[in-house]
Amino acid sequence: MTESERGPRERMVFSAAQLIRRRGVAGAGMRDVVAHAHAPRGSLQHYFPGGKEQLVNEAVRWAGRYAARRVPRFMAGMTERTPAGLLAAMAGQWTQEYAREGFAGGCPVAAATVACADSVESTREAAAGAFGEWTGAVRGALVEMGVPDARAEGLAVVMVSAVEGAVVVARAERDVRALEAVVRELGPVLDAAVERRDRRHP
Amino acid sequence: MTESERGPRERMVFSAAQLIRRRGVAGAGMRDVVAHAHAPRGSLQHYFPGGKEQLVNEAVRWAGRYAARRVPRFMAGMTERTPAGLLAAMAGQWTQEYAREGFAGGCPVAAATVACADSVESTREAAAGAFGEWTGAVRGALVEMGVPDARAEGLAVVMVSAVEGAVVVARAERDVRALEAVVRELGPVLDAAVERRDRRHP
DNA sequence: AGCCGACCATGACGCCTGTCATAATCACCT
DNA sequence: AGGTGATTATGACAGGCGTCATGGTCGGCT
Repeated sequence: MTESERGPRERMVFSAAQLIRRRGVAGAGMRDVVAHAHAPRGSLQHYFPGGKEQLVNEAVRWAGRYAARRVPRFMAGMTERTPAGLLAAMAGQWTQEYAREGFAGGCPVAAATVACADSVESTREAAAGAFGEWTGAVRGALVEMGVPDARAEGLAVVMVSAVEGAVVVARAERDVRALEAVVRELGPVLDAAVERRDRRHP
Repeated sequence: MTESERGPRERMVFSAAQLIRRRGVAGAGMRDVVAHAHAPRGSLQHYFPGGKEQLVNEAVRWAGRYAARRVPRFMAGMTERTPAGLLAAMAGQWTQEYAREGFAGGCPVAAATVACADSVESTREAAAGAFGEWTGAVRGALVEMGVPDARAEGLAVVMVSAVEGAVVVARAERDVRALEAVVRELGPVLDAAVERRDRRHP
């Protein structure tokens, strides 16, 4: 999260994602981004000749990659690998942030989608790619845990959708009960989808 | 949806909701709203002395009331009243709109939350109220169908969250598969939560 | 008739935004 | 040393935004 010493370009993309997820796309001005990234203002036109659209798209892609990369890390950190555990880890990431830093931020991909899906095609595509990458990672983890291929994709989409929606509700209510409810009610369904197979032989 | 002949004030609130759900809060200018509502521009300061903030808040509250009112209507329109059927109806509202009019719009409450939750307290409160009203209506319907009180609230929150998230994903992907997956995977869980009781006597 | 409040019309203001033009500075290579 | 391309700096610009001041129009009440 706080790998502060990258190039200015990468810092700006990161800062854009951070500001977008807090204030929305329109609320995150380019001047704010360079200030937040401690980057020179003149670098904007140099690194992002495509303007704000390009910067937003890269921030969205960055967020998608980040979410996807987190999935195997969650898997590695779980003592007992179950689909419900993965869902709990995904939601837990949010509940922990909200407990730590308050309900200031949401998902930048959702923010970009809500603001640009109907007006900026390239951003919509970037958001679709981000969701796809994220869902793909979750689906892979589910298959690895024994969920049959036929259902893994659908369940992964549901997990991502439910968490995404719960984040919005949680932010509005300033209460993580939506995230907790998703874990509580959806978890058992996921575990029930695991195909029985011999586990006695590791 | 198209009760066009209300007072100018109500039309402006309705138009604000429509524009917000398509372009986001920042993308929906006040000039656009009056144009969309075929309302006189001078009425803005008369009916909404609180400025854009007031207008947005009323649009959010209107959307919450609208969503809540739809629930009993869904119930009335179902031949066999089941929790899964209600979820299918809620999601179906979106899939039908997307099939009919394309993926232009999302949920105005989500749009307002994403853009204002951290900057405009009153809007955040309005969004929380809207989600609460909606969830309350769903919870009531679940109880009516035999879901025990203890689980009804949580399941209602999950239904709303999942649909809300699936709408975002669907809009990004220009594909209703997320909505369909939510119905397919979540529906059975809801029906399984219905307490067994004698139904032979209507 | 005369008034008065509700409602509408319009133009202007100040602010902030994204973008660009231009020039200065730096790093590095031959 | 000289030059060359990458990077940074800064100021200006046009456009859009929300808001407001001012004045016009209507309808109903006394």
